[in-house]
Amino acid sequence: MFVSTATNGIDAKGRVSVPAGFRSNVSGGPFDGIYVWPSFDGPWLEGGGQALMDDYLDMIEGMDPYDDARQALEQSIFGAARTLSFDANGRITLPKDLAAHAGLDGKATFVGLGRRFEIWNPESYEKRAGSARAFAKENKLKLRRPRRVKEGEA
Amino acid sequence: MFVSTATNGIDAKGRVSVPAGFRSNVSGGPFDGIYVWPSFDGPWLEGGGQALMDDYLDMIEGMDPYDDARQALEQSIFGAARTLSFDANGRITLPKDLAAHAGLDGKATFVGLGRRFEIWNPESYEKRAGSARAFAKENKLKLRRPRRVKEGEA
DNA sequence: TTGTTTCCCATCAATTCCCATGTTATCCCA
DNA sequence: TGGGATAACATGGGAATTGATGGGAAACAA
Repeated sequence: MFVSTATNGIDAKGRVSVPAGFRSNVSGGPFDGIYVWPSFDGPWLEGGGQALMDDYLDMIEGMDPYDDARQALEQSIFGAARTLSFDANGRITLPKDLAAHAGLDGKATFVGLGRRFEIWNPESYEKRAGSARAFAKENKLKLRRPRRVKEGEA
Repeated sequence: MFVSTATNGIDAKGRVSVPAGFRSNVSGGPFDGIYVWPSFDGPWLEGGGQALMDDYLDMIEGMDPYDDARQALEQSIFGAARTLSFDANGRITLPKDLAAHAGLDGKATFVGLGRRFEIWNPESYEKRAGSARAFAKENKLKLRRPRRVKEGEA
């Protein structure tokens, strides 16, 4: 799973190293790289590996073909996503439009969120992370253990 | 399960031995190590094995995707967590920012709490352990055996 | 050509790996 | 049950590897 946060530099060619932990998380897939698309919630990027895209595909295929939400998801995720493959040193080249959407300039912060990750402008992320911590503290009780029924545990 | 308390030294490289009982508790997972992140309740660290993180992932994925609390919890747990793998002698290397959050300097106290554990500055832990015992004494009547979830009842 | 993208190689720091050692707990046997 | 042997655990330091980054050359497109 994608965990932890790391900030790496974007060089003059638009290249940025993907954190090693993220890379190992997607290794073994059909291509050596990640999927990235602009968040439709705000100025940052969303990303994941093949497994995440497969899951989204399953979700979407389970929806009604003419569901508005389905078409929005199809267009916003599959339509907007790019496949960014790693170079020999584990870097991707960020397309300019993606960098512009997230306001990336010189540095990029990768934030692991379990099954997916986000890419932020470091300053923007700092602001958000600070308030997120306080908010998480107030809302930690919303974390409810799913009632998982184990085999034989009747 | 993580039980008992142990204090180990942190060397100049930031390495600290994880208590043997904790290590055996996470052995057999997909990677040989633990997840550690700063508590958002105070100056100590929280940790656990792969099973704990899987549970958190289930809990969080069970929340509404646009719940603000979900996003805050995602960032504060997965975004802040590190995967710390054991070296050949069962040690982890504590990143500086984590050590700073918990005020760790030279020694670290591992406190087993069942499914997860905490890492404390030894002096801070001593202070808290005293008040925790008093609190437990006052609240011992709250300890109730949980009802087991039966097959099909979930 | 001209600009862009991809590939390859070099560098430096940080991290991990490996080996050595002290110390404590456990085991075995007389 | 005492005592020695053995194994497990914690710790320290040096060497080797990995990770992030920068720049140039080659391939490609306009």
